[in-house]
Amino acid sequence: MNQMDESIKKVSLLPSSATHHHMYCRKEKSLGLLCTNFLSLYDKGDIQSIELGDASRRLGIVRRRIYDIVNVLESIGILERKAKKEYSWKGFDGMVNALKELKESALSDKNFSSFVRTRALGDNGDEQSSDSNNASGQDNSSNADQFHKPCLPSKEGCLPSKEESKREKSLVLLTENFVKLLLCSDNQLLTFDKASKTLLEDNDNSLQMQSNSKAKVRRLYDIANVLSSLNLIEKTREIGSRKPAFRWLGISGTPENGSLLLKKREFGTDITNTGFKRNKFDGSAFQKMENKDFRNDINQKTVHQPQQSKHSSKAVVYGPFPAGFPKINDNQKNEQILQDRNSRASSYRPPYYNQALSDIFDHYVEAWNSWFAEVTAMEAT
DNA sequence: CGATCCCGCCACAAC
DNA sequence: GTTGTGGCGGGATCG
Repeated sequence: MNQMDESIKKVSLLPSSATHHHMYCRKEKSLGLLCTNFLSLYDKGDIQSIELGDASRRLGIVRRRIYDIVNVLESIGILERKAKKEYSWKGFDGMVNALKELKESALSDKNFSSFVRTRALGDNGDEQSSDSNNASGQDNSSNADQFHKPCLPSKEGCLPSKEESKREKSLVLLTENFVKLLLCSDNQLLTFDKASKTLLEDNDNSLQMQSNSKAKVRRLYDIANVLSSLNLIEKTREIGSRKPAFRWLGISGTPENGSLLLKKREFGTDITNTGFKRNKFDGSAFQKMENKDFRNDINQKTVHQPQQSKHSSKAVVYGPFPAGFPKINDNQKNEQILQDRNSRASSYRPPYYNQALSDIFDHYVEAWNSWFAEVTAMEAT
């Protein structure tokens, strides 16, 4: 009965203007991209306070995503929660401080460091070819119970220290521990595998833990995306095994002037991220979007389009840039991190090279234009 | 097909 | 009740 309703409802959502064939690109909606946009919106120097509703509106994304971004940014010290729906911008300096504290905390926390040593950073890969079933259980002597860490000293003048326990729930804690891990494994590659094994205390595989960590792993992806949009880490692959891995870039991955975005937005584009839904493209996308304010917002801006990728000059390039397009000229900065990165030589080549996106982009703009026409027409009535 | 991870339901806390 | 937060995991995309 219910299922029936569901499917019917979905079908009926199909807009009359089903002109745009479905062309959903997940990358255009990635958390990392959203984070980049978020930063370019607020890393302007004179921003003191950030109101979440405002951010949501101006970025054209649902509130839920703002929480994701804000939570990890807070863990990194870039933001600080002031009150409901309100954060203050701490920016680069805040991040530097937070990272320093995280590192100190990690180093002094013997639980953490020993835990890391035994589980995560046992260098060379283990290759058990067959039967990996309930193999060695020899390690985990004392199941390393969470390294809790209220790294941020409760100097909060604003918040009652009462509910601080609740704060360290998950995304924030996970982020902090992830960063600590990265800080400890400095300049070494940290494989995704090791990271998740280490962070998601799944000593022993009970079905409970199994599914639990499976859920948590998704969060790890989220966090990694945000961190990489900050150029704090880079997604790579292990040289031999091609296993996904992270490399810590740290402060050196950011410009020296204290701004957070290595890669500024180029040709002045809008940074909203409204657009097509994942499954059924729907013209009702806009009706879903919060309110009408964001439409006004869009009005004042130009055609929105997928942003330039984070990931220093490698990886994907969005947009219809012809070959000779006046591309970024922050190559100097890229050089800077490249230098820094050479500590282990091992240059990494982007596993994928995006080109088809040019074409897609055209469709994207076209679709958006027609949609925009609809909206303006509606408003005119 | 496995890895990645966006989307949004919904629980629960805070008004 | 309404609103703000944010776990959580289904299932769409990517590689």
